[in-house]
Order: sequence, then structure tokens, then C-alpha cells
Amino acid sequence: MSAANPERDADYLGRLRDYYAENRRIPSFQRIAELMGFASKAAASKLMDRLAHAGFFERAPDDDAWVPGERFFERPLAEMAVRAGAPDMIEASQGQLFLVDRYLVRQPSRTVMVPVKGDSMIDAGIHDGDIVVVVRTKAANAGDFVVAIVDNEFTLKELALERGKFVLKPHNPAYPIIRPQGELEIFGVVSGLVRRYRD
Amino acid sequence: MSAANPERDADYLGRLRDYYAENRRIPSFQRIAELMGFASKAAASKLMDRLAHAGFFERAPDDDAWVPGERFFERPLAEMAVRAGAPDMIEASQGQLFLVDRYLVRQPSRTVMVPVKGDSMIDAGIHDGDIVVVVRTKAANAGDFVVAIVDNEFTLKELALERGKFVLKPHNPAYPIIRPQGELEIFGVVSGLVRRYRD
DNA sequence: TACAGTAGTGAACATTCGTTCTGTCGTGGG
DNA sequence: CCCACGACAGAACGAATGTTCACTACTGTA
Repeated sequence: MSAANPERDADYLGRLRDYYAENRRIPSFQRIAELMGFASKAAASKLMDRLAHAGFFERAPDDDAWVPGERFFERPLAEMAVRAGAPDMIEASQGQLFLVDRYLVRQPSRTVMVPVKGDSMIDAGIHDGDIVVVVRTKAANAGDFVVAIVDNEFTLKELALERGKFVLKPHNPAYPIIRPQGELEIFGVVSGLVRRYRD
Repeated sequence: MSAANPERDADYLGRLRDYYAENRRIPSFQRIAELMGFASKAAASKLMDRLAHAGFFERAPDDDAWVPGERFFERPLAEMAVRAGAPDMIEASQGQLFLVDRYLVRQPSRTVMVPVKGDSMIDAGIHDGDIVVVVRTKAANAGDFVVAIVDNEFTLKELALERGKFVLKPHNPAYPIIRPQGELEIFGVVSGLVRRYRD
């Protein structure tokens, strides 16, 4: 090969990712050409072939439409400590890549996202408005953060042992420890957390 | 109205969600008709109008293609309090895998994931080992959490104004406020956060 | 310097797409 | 009972789509 230009394709890929984030769909060849400044759709077609070959796109199983591939959702991962060269070097740093969903969700069929209400766990760094990743299971251990069902309501607390009985311990001194009289119904265990800051 | 049937539309919506989970795209009217058993595309068009009116679909800002709306990805657990039926009712089909990434990343080409080292922001609920979502930009405002470059190292702090000058304020009383003598180089602004709890 | 591989051009083509219109059928309210 | 309304059928239409092919421009290598 003589004139392959990976940088240019990386730039094109960035624009396609931005388009997808905004429109939640892959543009048509016509619009790809407009976005990239091509004058012909064939160039867009070849670009997609290249990116598909690199794993960023696939064909839909149903029809032949383009669909984001695995690597399309990869995000660059920058290390804070190791800062050697110019700051812009870090972008392409070491090819370290990060899949958000894969990082957080390991068993999709058993995983639920639950928005957090209230600040009873604020000392554990779980704020009102955060979204916790919950794996549905009854098997929780003391020390786990769990979503339990108390008085027909969901509540997020730490599962703790107190004199051989399970209790729900908030991480906020303003809240009391919950000592269920009957049995304690566990909805799931918190396995992750997601927070979005205002724009 | 005389023959509106919300149940039937709910079933249709379920099939559309399944299709989207598999193909990561919304089918054409033609294929919708096949999926639902319609004999005409017009029926599919009207179905989409109904579902769009209910908030499950939208038109893409760019062209007029159909695009999943807000409620399309809505997880059946949004309301923690309202717990009516059996807990297994809450289970959902798949299709959730992309929610997190979509929730956090809005401008993919400018977004970097940065692991957090240290506990200088612990009072803001940002712990050691968390991963922050950083939008690369120099344009930060006071009050933003920023990743700045100080002494050739990354540091995560709140950007604050002190007597008309920008300073970096930790959220941990054990750390001092950083008052850069020269100018302050901003790497990016924190727009989100991801945390994973040990399994 | 000559060559080979790649990115992009420009036009033609059949196919598929979404839209629109008229019409049929069943149901629920007056 | 009748009538209005909503779901769906069915066909027609222009616009947009993806594919293909021959061609040009550029660039690094032998």
C-alpha cells in the first residue's frame, strides 16, 4: 500500500461518531459525502468499506443497512499521571480504548439501571440524581450496596450485619439504620454508578 | 375515539424494540409492515405517527428519518416508589446496552475517559478509581470540574474564581487550593462519571 | 523514473424509500 | 339502529438510496 491515510479516516470516523450521537443513525452515503466534503457518493461508500473492515461498522443482519460495530463505541482512555509529551499526544495515546457499556454492564439480562433519589448515601459518593447499575440477585453479602424493598418501596443502602441480623445502613449520619422486623427483600446489588454533570 | 387500542400498540412497540436491539436501527415502513403483519406501508406509517406522538420515536434533526425517542430506551423501573406488580415484571428485554454510553457521551470526537487518581475530590463524590468523562475544551467556566495540566501533570479540580484569577479548588480539606502563577492550561471539562464496584 | 496502490470523481442504473390518496372493515357511542 | 372514528388495505408517485464502472490525481516505493 502506498497512500493509505489513517489519520484522515480517523477524522472521518470522528465526524461520523458525532453525527451518530446527534442523530442516532448513520447518515446516507449522500450525506456522508456532504459531511466529509466528497463530491461523489462512491467515495462515501469506499470510506464505509474501509471503516467496516477496521471493525467500526457492520451490516445489519436483517437488511443490508450500515450499523455501528463494536469499535464504534470505543472511547479513548487517557492516563492522568503519565503525561510525557504534548497534551495532544494523549488523544491517540497507546491505543488504550474503553467501552463504557461493557465496563459497567457484564450481565445485560440481569442488569437494571436505577436512578437515585435522595442523599442517604452521600458519604459513599452516591448523590441524588446519579444512576446506579444494579445486578438483580438475592445473594448479597454484608458490605454490599444493595437495592432493597422496604415497605413496598425501593431503597438504596449498605447491607450490614448487626448482632447476626441483616440491617440496612445509610451513609449519611442524618439517616437512621433500618432494622427490618420481618425478612429483608433484596432486589439487587449495586455494581456500578453513572453520573452526568450539567451541560 | 372509538377503536383506539393501546395494548396492540404496546405489542407493536415491543417488536420494534426487539428489532432495534438486534439491528441497531429502525426498520423501514416496508419491513415494519412485514413484522407486524400489515399488508400496506401506510399502516406502518400511521403506527409510527402514533408511537411518535407518545414519545417513543422522533424525527432525526438532520434528515427526516425515524429515530428512537426518549421513551424508547426507557427502562421499566424509572419510578422507584411505584412498585405495583411482581418484581419479575420489571425485567426488560435487551436493547439497554447502549444506554450508558449514549447517556454520557454527547460529542464523541471530543470526549476522553480519564481514570481518577487520589481523593482530592472526594467531597464531591469523586473517588479514587472512578473514571470521569472529559470533554476536551479550553473553554471552562468557574464552577466546572476540570482536568487541568499543572507542572506537567493532570489534575482534577474545580475551577474557581479568586480575586479575579482562576484557581483550582480541591474538594477535600486536606488539600490546598492551587493558585497557578503562570497561566492555567485546561485539558477539558468533566461531563460525567463512571464507577464500578468490585464484583 | 516508472509503477502500483489508494482516495476521490462523475454519471448511470435499478431498487427501495416515504408520502399521499381513496376505500374497506369493525367497533363503540348516541 | 346508525354513524363517526380509528385501524388497515392497496396502489400510485417522485425522491432518495446503494451499487457499479471507468476515470483522474496523488504518493510512496522499487
